[in-house]
Amino acid sequence: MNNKEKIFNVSIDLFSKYGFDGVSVRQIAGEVGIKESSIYNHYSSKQAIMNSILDYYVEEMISDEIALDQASLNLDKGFDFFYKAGCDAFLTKLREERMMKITRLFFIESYHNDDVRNFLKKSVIEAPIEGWIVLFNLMKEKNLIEKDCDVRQLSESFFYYGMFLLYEHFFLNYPEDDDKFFDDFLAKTEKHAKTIFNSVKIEGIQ
Amino acid sequence: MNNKEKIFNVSIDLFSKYGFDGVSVRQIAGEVGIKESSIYNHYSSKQAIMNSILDYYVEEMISDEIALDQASLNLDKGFDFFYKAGCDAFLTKLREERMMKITRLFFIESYHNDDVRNFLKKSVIEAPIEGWIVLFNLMKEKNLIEKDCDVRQLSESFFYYGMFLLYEHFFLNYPEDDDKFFDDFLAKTEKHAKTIFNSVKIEGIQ
DNA sequence: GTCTATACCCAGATAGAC
DNA sequence: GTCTATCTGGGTATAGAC
Repeated sequence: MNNKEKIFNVSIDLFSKYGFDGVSVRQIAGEVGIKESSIYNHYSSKQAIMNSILDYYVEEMISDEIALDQASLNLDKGFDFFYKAGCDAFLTKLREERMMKITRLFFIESYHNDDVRNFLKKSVIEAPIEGWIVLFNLMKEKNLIEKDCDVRQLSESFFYYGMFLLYEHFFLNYPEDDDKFFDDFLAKTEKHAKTIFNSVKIEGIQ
Repeated sequence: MNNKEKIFNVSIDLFSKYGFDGVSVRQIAGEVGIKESSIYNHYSSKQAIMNSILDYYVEEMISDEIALDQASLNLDKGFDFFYKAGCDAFLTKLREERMMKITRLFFIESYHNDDVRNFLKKSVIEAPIEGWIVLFNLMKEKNLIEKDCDVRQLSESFFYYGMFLLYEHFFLNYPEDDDKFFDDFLAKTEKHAKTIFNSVKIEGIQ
């Protein structure tokens, strides 16, 4: 691993622990094992390191956005199967150690970084909600759930629960028991999904 | 208002906008209209200002913790009434402008301030969940909901939705449309509560 | 209680030798 | 590409006159 890669990795480590403002260029250089002036041979500024991390994360995450669309093809196989298919690609990607660290970094920086905040709002919250709305509408058409239920409310009731689990883990409990968290996450959101589904399903189905 | 009070208020303003590290003593003094050295006649350090804000918030919030217990007395009057009674004291307090600002400050600082994080985990998340568990158990005893449902899962399914709405508003959207947020919050969480309740209620009740 | 002046520290970043 | 040396600016906090 060359020094540029080392700088990148060490920065992810430190930024995700202490936030961007909580880490100095000296500190990064120290962890890499070079002097701080040498950093500037690889990145033009501290902010440039941060931007490369954010770009990396967005690129990795966006490539998974289509996963949910594909999941809709599996709707006939039952809600459980469909739910797992929808989450699998996302969770597999999120579970990578590097992605977990940057996820925490995103939560930390979102309050004062416009790019981060807009990515979270648009790609992490709004886009999935829209995806779930499409799917709940499909379920309506197939007579799996009641005709008169509010699909947006339903999508939010379903999705925000998982979002809070993520916030709680990455912001308040990190990095306690990462593996346990992901196992619990799947179990908990599945139970939650059933609770939500129960409230609107048409009797006799499933 | 004397200068000590001005320092207190200005600090709440600035800290809640930019975070503790994002604000300098100079900036606070500038807004108050004095020199930074004069700050130290009122507070021994920048951290001391922060601590007084955090103490103020905790004191204000803790005094409302008993509200939920009292709500249980109203359970016979129906879920809607009971839900509103449980939320009213909390929302009224939270809706004060000063409390809204400090709430955002708590969200911002929780990732690297142990006191703030522990308060959020214990008093804002765990304690209410325990309260809802007690209430769902009461509903079981009164045959309002199914005997075999998981009350903790039910409490989390119910409560985390609202917590995410709070996070979303105070962290990602703040201070957009504070009034609209609180109106929406009540409407949304009420619908969500009905969704959750629907999934476990015993038919013929309510 | 507020001021001016200043001490002291650490931050990000640059220049130029090797 | 890395180093030493240094610049510049900002931060928190203190001393002492008024």
